[in-house]
Amino acid sequence: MFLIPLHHNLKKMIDPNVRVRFAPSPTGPLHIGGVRTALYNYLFAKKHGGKLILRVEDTDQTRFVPGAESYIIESLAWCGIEFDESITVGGPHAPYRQSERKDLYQQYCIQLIDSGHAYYAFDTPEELEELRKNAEKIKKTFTYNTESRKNLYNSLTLSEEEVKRLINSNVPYVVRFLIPENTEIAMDDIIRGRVVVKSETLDDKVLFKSDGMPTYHLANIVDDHLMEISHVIRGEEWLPSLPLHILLYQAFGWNLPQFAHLPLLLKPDGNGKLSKRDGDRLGFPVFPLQWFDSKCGEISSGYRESGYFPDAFVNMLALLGWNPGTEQEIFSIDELVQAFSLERVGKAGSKFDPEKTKWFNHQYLIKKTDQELAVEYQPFLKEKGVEVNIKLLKKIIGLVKERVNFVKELWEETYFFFHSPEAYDEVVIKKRWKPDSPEQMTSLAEMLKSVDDFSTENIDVAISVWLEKNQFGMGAIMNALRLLLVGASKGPHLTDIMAIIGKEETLHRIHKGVQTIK
RNA sequence: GCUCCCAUCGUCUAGUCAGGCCCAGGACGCCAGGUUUUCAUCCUGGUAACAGGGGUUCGAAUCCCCUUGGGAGUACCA
Repeated sequence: MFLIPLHHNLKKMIDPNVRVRFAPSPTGPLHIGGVRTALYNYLFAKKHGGKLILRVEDTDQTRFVPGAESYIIESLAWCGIEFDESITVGGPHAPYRQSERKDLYQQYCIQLIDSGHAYYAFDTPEELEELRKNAEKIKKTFTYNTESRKNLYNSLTLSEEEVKRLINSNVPYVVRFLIPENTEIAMDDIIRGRVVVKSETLDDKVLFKSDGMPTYHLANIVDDHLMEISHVIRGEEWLPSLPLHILLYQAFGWNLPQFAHLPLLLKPDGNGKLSKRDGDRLGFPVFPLQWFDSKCGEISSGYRESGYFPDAFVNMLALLGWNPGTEQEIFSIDELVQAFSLERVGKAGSKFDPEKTKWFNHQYLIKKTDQELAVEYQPFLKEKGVEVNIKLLKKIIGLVKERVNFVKELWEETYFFFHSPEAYDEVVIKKRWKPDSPEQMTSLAEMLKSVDDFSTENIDVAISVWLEKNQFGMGAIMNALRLLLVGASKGPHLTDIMAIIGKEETLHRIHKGVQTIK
């Protein structure tokens, strides 16, 4: 019996110890790059039967934006990304908001000071700013590092008594990490392989701010450890701080999680990271949901409001930086879960392509049933003051859905089913409306009157008999007739339209058109 | 400037780890033809890339080095 391989594979894939987190900062709306990071975390967790945690990193009180937190949750929910542990559903490691875990970080900070891995620094922001400016003047960058810390105002240079005195007299201070001298830090990244840096190139980052809050670096490591995070999957912008993070884990004596730094999403034209501006400039949404900035009153468009289907949006995002290695492009979220692996995430940044995003939406739209589309289309029709029964609407949609990318575009392809043309396209008149057209059309109307069962098939037969009898060309007649019925040179099969709008309306449109077009 | 990361069609990418099956495959876009009473869909075809230079090798898109280009980071932001 050869049962072992299958069983073995299954066992290897399913790992309940997999715990990943998405850790946004509530400083504004989440842009599609952030959504993709969340998505990859989700896919990875699901694939391995592990857990996905949402942790809000709100340690910078000055940048807090009201509504950002709920925006993030709503956006991801729209994408179908659900969390096993979060600020809303709770979990064994609650609270999941760092501002609510404030007291926790202090003890870890003290632990680092006591073990000699961190120190107090009393330099004011103004003093440091001054040093940076001076360094800039001679084309250098000031860094608080192994060299400069020897000449600055900190517990390394000050006497123990002086440090105590300063702290007791409430002089503001920060805690900085003491970067070790002359060591190399080796980092293993699932996507990038091994990266080695020298400790001299690092600076003594602030771990604890003078306002009593930890910085990202401290809070992040402490929480990832406490929350038993197994894999840290985040954007490439964090790669430069990875050595610091590794050093932090080592200073605490904790086991390292595995790291995977995702490539960035780049703007469609030119170079650089995708930003809100690009969306405004090139006319595509950068955010999953519409966002209203109460500060400046600006509205940024969202994929949801623009008419994208969440599954199409997710599908597009998944393929931006990851690929399955096969030629399959259309994936349901469950298929993505099955196919996903961090090993197949590329290293280079991806330029975002708004055109292909539309194509994805089109693929999902044509896959939907007429029933589903009819339900989604109804609100648009209501807005136009059109009432139509669902059975007929399904039929109409079936005729035109291949032509559109979005539900909202259905109107341009279907309005003529609901009312007679308000105008006739001048270009088409010039091309299709001949001197004998009025007479021909009137004669055609007369003939159509006698078609009792006004079905597509019957009309087709009646017209071809009539054309034969009068020796009229199919092209000339049908194009002129389309002009009268639709008002333009577009739309599905003409007799399908006629059957749907009915005999009376067809005759009405012919007579009205003949009178209107001169 | 410094540190780190990256480099295949215009774009997303396969192929790179285990060099020959690749004068490089797919998709989006674009162009042309076909189907069609219109427009669109659809079908067929086409367009178009291994950044450059050195090595290593019988053989390199694939390995190594350099150059160039791009990106990120360089805050008491995350």
